[in-house]
Amino acid sequence: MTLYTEKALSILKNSGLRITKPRRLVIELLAKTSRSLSAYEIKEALDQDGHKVDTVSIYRIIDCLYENHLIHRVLTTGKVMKCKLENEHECELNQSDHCHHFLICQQCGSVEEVHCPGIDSVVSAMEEASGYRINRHYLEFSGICPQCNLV
Amino acid sequence: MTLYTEKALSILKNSGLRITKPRRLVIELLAKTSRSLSAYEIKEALDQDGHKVDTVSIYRIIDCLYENHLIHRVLTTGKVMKCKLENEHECELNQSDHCHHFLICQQCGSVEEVHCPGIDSVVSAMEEASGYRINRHYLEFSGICPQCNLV
DNA sequence: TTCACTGCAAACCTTTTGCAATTCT
DNA sequence: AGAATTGCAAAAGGTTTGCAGTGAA
Repeated sequence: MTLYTEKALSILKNSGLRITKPRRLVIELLAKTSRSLSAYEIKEALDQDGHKVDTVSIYRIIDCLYENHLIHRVLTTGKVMKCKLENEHECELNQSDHCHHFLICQQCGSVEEVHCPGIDSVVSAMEEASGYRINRHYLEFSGICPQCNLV
Repeated sequence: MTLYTEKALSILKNSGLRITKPRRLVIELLAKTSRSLSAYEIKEALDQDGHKVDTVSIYRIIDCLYENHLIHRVLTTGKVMKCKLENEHECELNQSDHCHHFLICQQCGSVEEVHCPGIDSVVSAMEEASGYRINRHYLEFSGICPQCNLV
């Protein structure tokens, strides 16, 4: 069982939510997938493993995971992605206002969640210059990942 | 006729496209709207002005305007927004790989297209650190605009 | 006049809702 | 046992396609 699976299940349990078979299946799929997935892609992947889960349930499970900060919604792709787990620190999964940035490979579709050095001061400067009270920002990079660059 | 309308129409014409009534109506609506709009919102707004334009046509017009770099797609809202026109410079509308950043007010929904100082070096640093060849980035800020802050 | 563009009908895909049946705890 | 969750059916949205008719150049 991966760290993600383990953590995710325990967070659900601690929130008084049930560990059902469909939920576990979706979590395990997310755990082993380094791309973002749509509801339908999740359904297809589970089907191919011989697990029939209704599309409606997928949507509800996605909502549940999102509310519990176990997945991100990637704007560029319109799909969802597991939250990154730091081995060292106590997991930041359950924090809401932490900011998340993504590197998305246009070729293989892999998504990497990254910390982006320097972005905070850019946001502050923008806040200052614009007069907006900025409470959230979305930053996503599209390109070609190192692996695909080799080919 | 606003600068946006004028420029947009001339760009269409120069591309060999026709200036039809529905296209002009959509362009004029975008010109006077400082929010992002969905296809359905565009249809509703036109209807209320007494102009019946089919939803299908709205979609096709949106595609056309997007291909000609006359509108942006705002990821946070999932809607479209007119491209900003600089009075001073020769218009940058028709450039494709120019990067665009948005300030979105969570209260009134207004969207402002901004240049973001400092972001280029952040992108370069990320490119360096990650090994990705980054060719595009998306940066959107959510918050409360100066006007809404006063209330 | 001609061809691009629109409108209409219908299909398609995605997401949501209500309710009865299931299954975790 | 009891309550949360799932599956099913159906509806509600959003978007696309094909084709005949319209209208801009």
